[in-house]
Amino acid sequence: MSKPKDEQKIESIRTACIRIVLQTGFNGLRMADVAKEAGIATGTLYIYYHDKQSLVIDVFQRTKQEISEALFRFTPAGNDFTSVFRGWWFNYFHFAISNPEKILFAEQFLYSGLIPSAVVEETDRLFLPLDAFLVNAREAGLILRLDTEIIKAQLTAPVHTLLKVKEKNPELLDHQSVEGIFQMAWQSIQPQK
Amino acid sequence: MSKPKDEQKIESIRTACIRIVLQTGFNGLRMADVAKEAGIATGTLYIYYHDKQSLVIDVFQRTKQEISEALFRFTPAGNDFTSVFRGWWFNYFHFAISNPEKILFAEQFLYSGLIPSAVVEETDRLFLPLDAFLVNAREAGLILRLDTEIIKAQLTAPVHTLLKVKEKNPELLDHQSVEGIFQMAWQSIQPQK
Amino acid sequence: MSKPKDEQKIESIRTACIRIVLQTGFNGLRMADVAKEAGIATGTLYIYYHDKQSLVIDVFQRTKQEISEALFRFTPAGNDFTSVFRGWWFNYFHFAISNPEKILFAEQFLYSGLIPSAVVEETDRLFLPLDAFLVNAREAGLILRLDTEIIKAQLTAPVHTLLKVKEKNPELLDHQSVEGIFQMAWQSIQPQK
Amino acid sequence: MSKPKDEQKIESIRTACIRIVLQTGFNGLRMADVAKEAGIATGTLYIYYHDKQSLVIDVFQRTKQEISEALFRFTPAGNDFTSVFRGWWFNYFHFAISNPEKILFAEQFLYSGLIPSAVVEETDRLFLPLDAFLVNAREAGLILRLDTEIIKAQLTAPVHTLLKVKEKNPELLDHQSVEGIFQMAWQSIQPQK
DNA sequence: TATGAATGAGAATTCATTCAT
DNA sequence: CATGAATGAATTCTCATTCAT
Repeated sequence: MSKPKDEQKIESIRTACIRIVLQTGFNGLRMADVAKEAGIATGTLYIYYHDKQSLVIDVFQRTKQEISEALFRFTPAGNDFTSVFRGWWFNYFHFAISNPEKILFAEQFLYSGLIPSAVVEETDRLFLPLDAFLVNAREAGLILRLDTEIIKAQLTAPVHTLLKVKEKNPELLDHQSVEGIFQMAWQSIQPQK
Repeated sequence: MSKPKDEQKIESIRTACIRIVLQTGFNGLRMADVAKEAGIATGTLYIYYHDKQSLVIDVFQRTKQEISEALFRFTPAGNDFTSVFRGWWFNYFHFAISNPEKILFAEQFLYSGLIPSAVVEETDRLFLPLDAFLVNAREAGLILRLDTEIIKAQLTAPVHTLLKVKEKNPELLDHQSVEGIFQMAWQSIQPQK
Repeated sequence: MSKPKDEQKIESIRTACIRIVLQTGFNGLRMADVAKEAGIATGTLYIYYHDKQSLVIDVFQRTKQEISEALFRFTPAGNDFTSVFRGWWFNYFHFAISNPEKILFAEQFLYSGLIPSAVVEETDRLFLPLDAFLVNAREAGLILRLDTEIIKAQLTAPVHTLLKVKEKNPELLDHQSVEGIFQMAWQSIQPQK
Repeated sequence: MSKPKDEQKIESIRTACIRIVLQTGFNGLRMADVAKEAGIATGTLYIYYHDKQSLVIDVFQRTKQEISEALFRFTPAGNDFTSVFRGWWFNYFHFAISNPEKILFAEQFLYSGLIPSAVVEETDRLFLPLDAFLVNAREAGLILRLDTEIIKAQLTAPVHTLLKVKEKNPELLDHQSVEGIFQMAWQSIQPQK
């Protein structure tokens, strides 16, 4: 009886991959470095992933999965729009602040040329509950009458950009600022009276 | 008044560089391909750029320059906040829609590991008039009391993301939607009563 | 009287080795594949063979042994040259047709760089009875006065080549053809009147 | 104006490839060694050949081409079967003796798994004149009534095998022996009276 | 013995950069 | 200046062999 393929090892590979991209930029992602960072031999990497692209795709998918789970993890008891919106927004924001490397990894590799569009479409489906939520709100006249994609862009993009800004200026996001950022998200989609 | 021959050639190199990144992702940016796309020999590229990084940095800087020029190009006659805000926002939006590849190039290569932070800081200075404008508005109580970086992120990020969305769904941004997107930007930064 | 367990396992390794070479060419002979085809683990292979070369050499020797045994297995009662020649030729031919992979394996790996010449010389000795037989016939004026090696090449080479041809055109070797092929072998070595 | 891709360089690559296979067996064919032997850098090899397989295929095809040209190069004046047969056979034999590495390369790589069967079929067509020649002779009752493939195997295979034998025993093929070998080829295909 | 995941030396391939023309 | 073939260091990937279980 021999050692089984190790899920924990895969996880350390994923972590190593993300960490290296964060440190060196996507241009610096070398299989040998990933292996070293994960504490395994180069060849071992190829037991778990057929090639570099498979690795990147898997990390991309997993990360999207995590993001989506984080977004929906906690839904407030009251099912009114305001509560759920606030709950989900903070879910997302806190995940982003706590795991900036994951958010940035997913954003960056979207345009690496390594992620086939089929994979992108597949991972997009993870966020369908959010689409449904926004469509309902729109029909109910609770938010502006705009395409869901536009609304989603409006709500998520500033968060991603702030992660980048935060690197330069880490004290930027104090408690008061975060409330302000939420306030902007909330105000932005209000319907006109 | 036409550009000198060399400047034309450099321009075609820049264009080729951007086009290739747009088509193949940053992973597919090969010096040989840039040369071919620009209609010159590989060696010729090295007459104009010392190495790959110089090329990318130059294109990055130039692009940022263009974006900044576009943003400030047209300033409405009336100097009131609302008019200028609206004017600049549409300047920016129209440039982005007309030159998505430039916006995306600048965004993506920010994290390539090829752009030194000194260069990033330098190009950021191109947008100082915007910072001043926002600081003034904030002091005058016209917008939310938040750090300028946060406000800028709020205003620009959704536009960038919409460019990506537009690739998949080109009809998305009709006239009415654009007004809606502006509306969101405007609403988002309003101070609380 | 069945083989001991280990010998059975070794035999399945040999078979696997030959089968893989036949299917994928010598370029495709991987230790891991041999193990899988033999139904054992990669590591187990190394209990029976010290390294890849040992395996190939063993299979080579065994195969040569089998070929030689097949050649001499049945010797006609009458000891006249014609009968023995015919008998041995058909022994050889039938073995070749029934076990093309073994003949081809032995031929191909002769030039792999994996079989030391000492091994080749050793296996050549398995065919000494044939040499003696041909020398006798030559001295008796029953066949052409040529070096034994030349005669052997003349007699065996066409058979090997026909195995390759047969792959493309399996119906080629009907009963009548086989008689014709024997006829050619026989005619070719007749002394001149 | 720059250096043009060099046909002479390609030829030196082909020669290097064949020489290395002859010296080290097909198992020892390394791209780096081919480059070194050809007097160029490894990368240069990839300007001329996309990958290792392309190289092997090209050398295979070229070699088959050469063999076929050698076979038909000199056709005796008298068009009678005997003269042409003798002429072509010696054409072939002399080429084989002078270029054993080419004959052996072509034979060995046939079963490397690197030559697609389409390529094999294509190169086989180079020998169609020989097929036609043999079919004519057969219809005219000049040779045994056997499939052309069988006759060709009978005629060529012993020559190939003798090349291998000659390596061990270089003096084997003196003038008299060669006449004897031809004699065997000739006798072998004679029709029965 | 048996297992098959792990290893890492080594082979194939890429591509930024150079240089002879 | 312009060319594009040539270079070779750097990188990806393979696979014979080892070893912990």
